[in-house]
Amino acid sequence: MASFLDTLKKAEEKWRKRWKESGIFKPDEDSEKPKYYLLEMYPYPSGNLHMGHTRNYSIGDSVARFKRMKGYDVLYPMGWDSFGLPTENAAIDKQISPEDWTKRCIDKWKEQMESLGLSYDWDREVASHWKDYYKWDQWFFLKFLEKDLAYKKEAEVNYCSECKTVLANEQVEGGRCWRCESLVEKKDLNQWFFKITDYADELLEDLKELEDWPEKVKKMQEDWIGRSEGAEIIFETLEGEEIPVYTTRADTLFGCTFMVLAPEHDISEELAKKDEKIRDFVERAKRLKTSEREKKGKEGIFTGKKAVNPVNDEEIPIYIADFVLETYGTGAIMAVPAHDQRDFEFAEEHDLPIIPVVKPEDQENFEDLDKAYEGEGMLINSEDYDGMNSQEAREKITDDLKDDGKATREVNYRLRDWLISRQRYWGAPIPVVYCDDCGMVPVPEEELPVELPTDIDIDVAGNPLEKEKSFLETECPNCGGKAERETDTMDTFVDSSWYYMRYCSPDFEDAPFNQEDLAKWMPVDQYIGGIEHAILHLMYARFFVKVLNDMGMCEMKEPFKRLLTQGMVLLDGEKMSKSKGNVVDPGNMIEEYGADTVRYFILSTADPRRELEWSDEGIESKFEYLRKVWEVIEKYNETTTSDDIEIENCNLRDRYVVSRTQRIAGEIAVDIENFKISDGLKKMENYFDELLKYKEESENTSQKSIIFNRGLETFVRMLYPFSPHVSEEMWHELGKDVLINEKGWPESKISLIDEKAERGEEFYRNMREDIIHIKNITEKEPSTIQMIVAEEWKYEAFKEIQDFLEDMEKPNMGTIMGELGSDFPEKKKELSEIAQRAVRNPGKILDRYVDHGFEISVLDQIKKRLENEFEAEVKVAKAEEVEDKKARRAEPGKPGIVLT
RNA sequence: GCGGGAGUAGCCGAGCUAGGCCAAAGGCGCUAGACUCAAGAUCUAGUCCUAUAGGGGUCCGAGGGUUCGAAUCCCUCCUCCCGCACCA
Repeated sequence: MASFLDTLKKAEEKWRKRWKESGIFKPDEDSEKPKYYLLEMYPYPSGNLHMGHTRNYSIGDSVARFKRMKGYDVLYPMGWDSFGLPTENAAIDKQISPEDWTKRCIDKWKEQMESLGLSYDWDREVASHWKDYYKWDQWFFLKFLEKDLAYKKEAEVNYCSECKTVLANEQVEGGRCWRCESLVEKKDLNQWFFKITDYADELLEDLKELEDWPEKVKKMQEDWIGRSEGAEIIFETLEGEEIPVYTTRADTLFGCTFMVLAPEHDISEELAKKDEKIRDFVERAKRLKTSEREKKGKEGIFTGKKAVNPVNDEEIPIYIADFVLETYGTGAIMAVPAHDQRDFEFAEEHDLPIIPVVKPEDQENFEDLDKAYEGEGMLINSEDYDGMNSQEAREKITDDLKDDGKATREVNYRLRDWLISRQRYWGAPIPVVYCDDCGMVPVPEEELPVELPTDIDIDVAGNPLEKEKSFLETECPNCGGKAERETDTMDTFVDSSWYYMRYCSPDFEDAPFNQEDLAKWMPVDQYIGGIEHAILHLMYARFFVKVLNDMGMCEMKEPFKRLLTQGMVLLDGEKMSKSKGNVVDPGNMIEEYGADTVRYFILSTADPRRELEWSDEGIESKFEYLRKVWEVIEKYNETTTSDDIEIENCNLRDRYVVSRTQRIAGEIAVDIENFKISDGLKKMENYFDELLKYKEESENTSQKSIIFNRGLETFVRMLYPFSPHVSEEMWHELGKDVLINEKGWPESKISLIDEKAERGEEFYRNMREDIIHIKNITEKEPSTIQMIVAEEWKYEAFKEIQDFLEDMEKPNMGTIMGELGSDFPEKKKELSEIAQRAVRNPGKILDRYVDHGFEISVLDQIKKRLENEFEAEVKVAKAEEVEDKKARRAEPGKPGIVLT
């Protein structure tokens, strides 16, 4: 007998082939369907896929398939972020060329993606390292150069000696390299930058437009851009030099008792030339790695110079200290020890005066600080400004200085320009040459790409390109003389800044993309990727789009409309990674349980946004679950007519199942849209169980098998996005000869939704639960169950109470009783009990469905069901006809129950 | 330090943007029963306290408040996680 695993395996092979033949994964470009661009961050292909990828792609693929079923023209491509350092290292390690290694990895990845049944349109595949691709990296570079958005400058940069290359600020995490985690050093190097700071404001402003991005990511970008408003104030030294400083706290200017320069500041450098002590200090500070610089105390050295505080003409000493950053503001600060903790510490260490000038509003004694007061307040010791509040003073002081030409309002950013040079081989060469006569000359567009030589020895110290004559030596495009190529390659984040646009027209030869195609597909409707790119990739990509927009190359201002940052898959609380050796290989699981099970399992196990602690406990039961579904379909499948369900021939339960079937698809659709996939799957399981119970337990009616089959069909179609192969096989088993994709997502017929039937089912469940409850308390096995419908007058009374409750702002006992008492003069005592409860907890009464006739008919219909379930005789009676205290207690929606 | 998120029954985890059938879905674990020679799987019921009639009590990090009514709204505090961090 064929095992279910065989069924799964065969289905995988069979349907993958059919899908491919049918071309359903390709966008239907000429159709009128609305477009939907779904994208997962293209991966760096190395080693094997791990659970994190499996999860990511299972989510994406489900949405892609779902959207196709919903009638969208879906673009769902995949490609490779294939340039980069690890490849270079792996290639050296394995004695193979990076190109071959990359190819090998990609092939393997593709194979694994195939084995999961992912529905990518492979015709649109792109890879960073392909010539046809990086040609456009270079092309963009030239455009940026033209627009002055690319420039080369000598700067202090982050250098990772482990990776032997410089890093962008964004790639330094807590003073360590984002890739290898080794400490980053500071180095002065001549490097290429992209002027992302020109777009700081736009990047910040437009975050507001990104409504469907996680708040967290937006916040992170906001912080990273770090806009602050303040003033630049010019201090003059006694010698007449002007030193501008940046401050956000002009209100504390009277408390400024000294100035501090960064060690890299021009004046510091100048002084270092003349003074040995200063030279020592500056040199030492610059050598220190960032993180170490932060840890030690506030060291500094007096320059011998003094400056004049522009507000009060006080002479203040100028220091050099390494807690001041060259790269922020002007590289110099006005130090206000009373109101800045760093300045405070420095002042204490160097015995400098501390003058409080801002007093917290609610504090009387405000002298003798033991730490800086960094809040706002009322000004003191500030001459004419005394008594103003901080904000007022800030404006006024700045304005007054402005009038004297000693201050300007300034906006500052934390964001720095994007350092894109890498001293590595495996990347896109930066397309410029250096000519002895002409200097730096860009490579003309028509000569692109500047090809990366592939058959060279890369196992050398430093950048192999520097040693490769065939690459290095070239002609100057300008004068034709001898010239040398730039040997730096581009940061791989340049590649990933625009790949999503290349997918729109991957073979386009005249430009990075065809603008028409771009207009059709962009922006990406749903982007899925890891939170680790919250700043890096997502900021760079946004920057690119803004530049392209300014260049008139695209209409959009933002590339990604909606963003899902999926949680990481952890093992024992740690991120899975090769270096930690804790990677779970999905390949084995696919082997053992089939791709559909693995997909189903990983989706059912947690919300995609959450981290997921990996455990394969439970995969077995998902396998069994799919098997159950399969077996049910095999067992009960029978050909039914395609006629519509004859509702008039349905009993209550039939109608309930019909109604439920109509609703479920809509509910699941909403869950998928909101990425509440695990919730959706749970609901589906529930639905299936109900359906099966209906089939096996309910009494036969003429419509039953049609209803059941419709239910199965609905279920199978809903299962398809998650476990596509087996669903397709089930669908086939149900006698269908079109693909599920063609059939589409089940539509809900509103006319078949039957609230009364749903009420009836609910009623049954309540009755059933109550009976069980009573059974449990009494520990009785009843032979008779009597259900007593409440007296008819109570229904009227309840309705009235409901009306009262709805109309009244505050439920009021008196009013209710007043009105009701006269309507039912005989029943005052009972009424007051009911009314009391109504007032105490209106919710319980308000939601009651009150209908005497309906209740009786429902009870008649569910009688049989209860009899079967409890193996007891069930009697239905009206309270008016029964002598039992239960009869009097019975309420609308809550019949009395007597077990005997 | 700044910012963000979260604290729900033995555990995991919904609900908390629209307060009311919420003692609080679902799963796991555990208990009992059915099935079985038996185990597993499966099915049924139970799993805060209490109660031989569907009830009552206490409860959703802690403490206040708003409300007829709060897991859900407001305030204060505590704890945990994440991001940024000598940015003037």
